[in-house]
Amino acid sequence: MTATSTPRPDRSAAVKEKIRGVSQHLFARDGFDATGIRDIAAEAGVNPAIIIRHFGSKERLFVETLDAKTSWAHALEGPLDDLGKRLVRALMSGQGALHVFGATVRASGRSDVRAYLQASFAEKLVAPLAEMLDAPDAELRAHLFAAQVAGMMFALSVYDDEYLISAPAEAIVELYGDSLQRTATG
Amino acid sequence: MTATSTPRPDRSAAVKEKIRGVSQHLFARDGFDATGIRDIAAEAGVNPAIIIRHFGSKERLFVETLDAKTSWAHALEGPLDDLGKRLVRALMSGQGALHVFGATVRASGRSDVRAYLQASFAEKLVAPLAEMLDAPDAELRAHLFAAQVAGMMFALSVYDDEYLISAPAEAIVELYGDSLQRTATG
DNA sequence: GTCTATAACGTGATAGAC
DNA sequence: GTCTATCACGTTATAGAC
Repeated sequence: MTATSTPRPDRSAAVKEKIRGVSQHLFARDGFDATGIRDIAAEAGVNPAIIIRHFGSKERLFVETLDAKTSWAHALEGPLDDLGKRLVRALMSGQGALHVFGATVRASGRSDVRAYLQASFAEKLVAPLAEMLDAPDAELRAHLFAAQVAGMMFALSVYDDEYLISAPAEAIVELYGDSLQRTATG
Repeated sequence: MTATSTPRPDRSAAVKEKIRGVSQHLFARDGFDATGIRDIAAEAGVNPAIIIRHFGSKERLFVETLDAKTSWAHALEGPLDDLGKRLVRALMSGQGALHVFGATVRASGRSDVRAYLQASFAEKLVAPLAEMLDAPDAELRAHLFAAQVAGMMFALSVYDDEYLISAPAEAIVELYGDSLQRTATG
């Protein structure tokens, strides 16, 4: 053990960060399948093998990279009787989150990705939702609410419903938000 | 032009049918990614190459195989004011369709599969729905309705919401069906 | 001439040697 | 950390069987 060792500068940290950045860009732009380990490596200026070494697998890199982008926290806080429309509005405005969701779903054939999707919904949406509702069937309503939210995201970013994508956002907020509200509170 | 030509009996029809049957089974059971062309070929007792020759690609085989399983026709017909609950009920009872939907979504990284998903929703669900609603915003409501239906399917078969899967179906029909109804008819 | 089988090609992720 | 090997995949090229 060298007493004069540097204070652990973690010289691989910079490389990992670089890889993360490139992955985030490429995965979001081209999706999981179309983005190869070699593409990421080339763009980051590193060897393909070290990506696996650092992150374990392409799957885990994908999950780690795209996580922590979607936060419902902001949309959830506010008056309960406006929850439905507020959430739809947040959903329609934040394109970034939608894009990430789409990429994740399209990669959901991989088990790790699907597991992440599951955990993400449960922890980030259903759990806080169940907490803020106080009806006896709060838990059930929270799950149904999440499903309904997922439906809109699915339409917009997975099967790409052109009609909804180009429809006036306010009309969607009005109708879907209203229906969503009914799911949350009788 | 030979007047006595046979009506193209397609000598390989039996083989194609065999491949279709095996594919249907394996794709539904193990999903798109985990099912290899070689697996299908082995199970069907044919050569891997002829699968590609007959169906063009694994993707097209997948789509052709799993199509025509989901038909909303039966659930759609009936009184309009009961549409929501009727559809949820149909959805919860027919496990087959859900399974197929899940497999399709998990393969939606492939462009052909995603295109099929898009067309499938548009033609089989949205279009007939828009026809039977007669409000001025019927078109919009039909699209929102489809999105909401997709959400429930997504929860049950893609991110596998255990709570919803094991919840009493009647409770779900009641709440989600009610909300769905509101989406369809003010 | 149409259908089928053999063998290869290109590319993907990943594991192991240096 | 880097390079190279390996293995599985979908797909194609080629040639044989009916």
